[in-house]
Amino acid sequence: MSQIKIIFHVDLNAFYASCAMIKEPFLKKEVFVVGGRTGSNSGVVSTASYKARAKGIRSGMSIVEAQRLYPKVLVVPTNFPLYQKYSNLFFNYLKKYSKIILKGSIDEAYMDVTEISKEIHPLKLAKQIQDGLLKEHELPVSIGIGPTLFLAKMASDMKKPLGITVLRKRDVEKMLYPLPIGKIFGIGVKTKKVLNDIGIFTVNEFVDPNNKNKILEVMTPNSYYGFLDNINGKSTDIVDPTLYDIPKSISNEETLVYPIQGYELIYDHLKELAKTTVERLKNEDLVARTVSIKLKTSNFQTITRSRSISEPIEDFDLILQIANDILLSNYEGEEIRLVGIGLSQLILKKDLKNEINLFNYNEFEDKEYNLDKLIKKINKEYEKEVISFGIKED
DNA sequence: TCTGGGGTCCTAGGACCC
DNA sequence: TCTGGGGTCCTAGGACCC
Repeated sequence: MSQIKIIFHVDLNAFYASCAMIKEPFLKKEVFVVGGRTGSNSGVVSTASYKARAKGIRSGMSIVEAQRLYPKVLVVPTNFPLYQKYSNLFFNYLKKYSKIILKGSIDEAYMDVTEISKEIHPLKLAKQIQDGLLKEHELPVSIGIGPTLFLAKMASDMKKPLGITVLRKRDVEKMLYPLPIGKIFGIGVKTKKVLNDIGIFTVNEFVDPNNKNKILEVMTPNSYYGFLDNINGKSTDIVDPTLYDIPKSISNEETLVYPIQGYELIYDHLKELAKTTVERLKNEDLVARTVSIKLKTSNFQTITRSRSISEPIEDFDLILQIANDILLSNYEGEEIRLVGIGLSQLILKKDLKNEINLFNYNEFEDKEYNLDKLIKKINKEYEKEVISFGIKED
């Protein structure tokens, strides 16, 4: 019988708004939201400050709607480098208590505190972490404590801001079952509607064995049994710190101030977006094997097209060329409101070195070899391939 | 209500190989 | 002429989350 784990889910409260107030303290007295779009009065609320929430403003809401609810609301533009900075401070702070940390997103962390809990009571530890983050970094957090990642996550959501909530297996019936089904992490608007349509409104109704067959008609068995296990504290996920070491994808997209039409205009935006995307790829010492482009038409139809190549690449010109190839063979003259580019199948450059080593170790006999040079060479070789491929294709 | 930008994961079909 | 089963990879789309 394995030991019961103690997992913390630490969630930064209204994170973007907290960062904005650290940078501009006058905002503490204001009703404000973070979000919107530069160059236009549109866009959506990314994060509503608590004062804005008191006026009924919520994230995801359009700016127009927020202004209707409270005309004097301030709209603060997003500042991702700032969030990244405080996110790093946050994760480094947590690492003082446990090295077993999983990044849930930029503003949430899972921690396995089973070991340290033998020395300090988990509630005391949670309070210490919460107080420390607030005093040292002005960052308010809510902490959920549970035996699994899922239950800890559900717990942290129950009291905000500055909550500490325990959700043990034996509390599930009392604390989770009465909730509306849409509160379950992983059940969004679509699934909620599908379930509501067959008469499932609460968690209690979802877990009722009498409803099993009904639910399996609208949900895959994988999903259904996965949710059941999660709800009942039977999920086996672990806090695996290596899981998010390497991102799965890097992308950049832009909703245009005015919709555009025509290949050349789209290409120009694609090129600009590719610059920052490739910059981030290089900053993280990664190479990519798949290039994707994304277009959204004026009537909100999203088109994604991708192409994978055999050798991972990082070269800007080459990535842009592939993106352009994809654009040329897929764009049919629609009016476009969003252009995006993405890189995936990412590999750390140093792992790539090992991979090549297996096959081309002669290249590395000279200890002075230069990886950048080698990758340039591979890119060059691929370039030839693209050209011949292009001719073959049409 | 007129709908951002960054991600992750899942599904499903088809190609291809053994 | 009819045609298995398993596995992996690629592609497209969609749901979801913050």
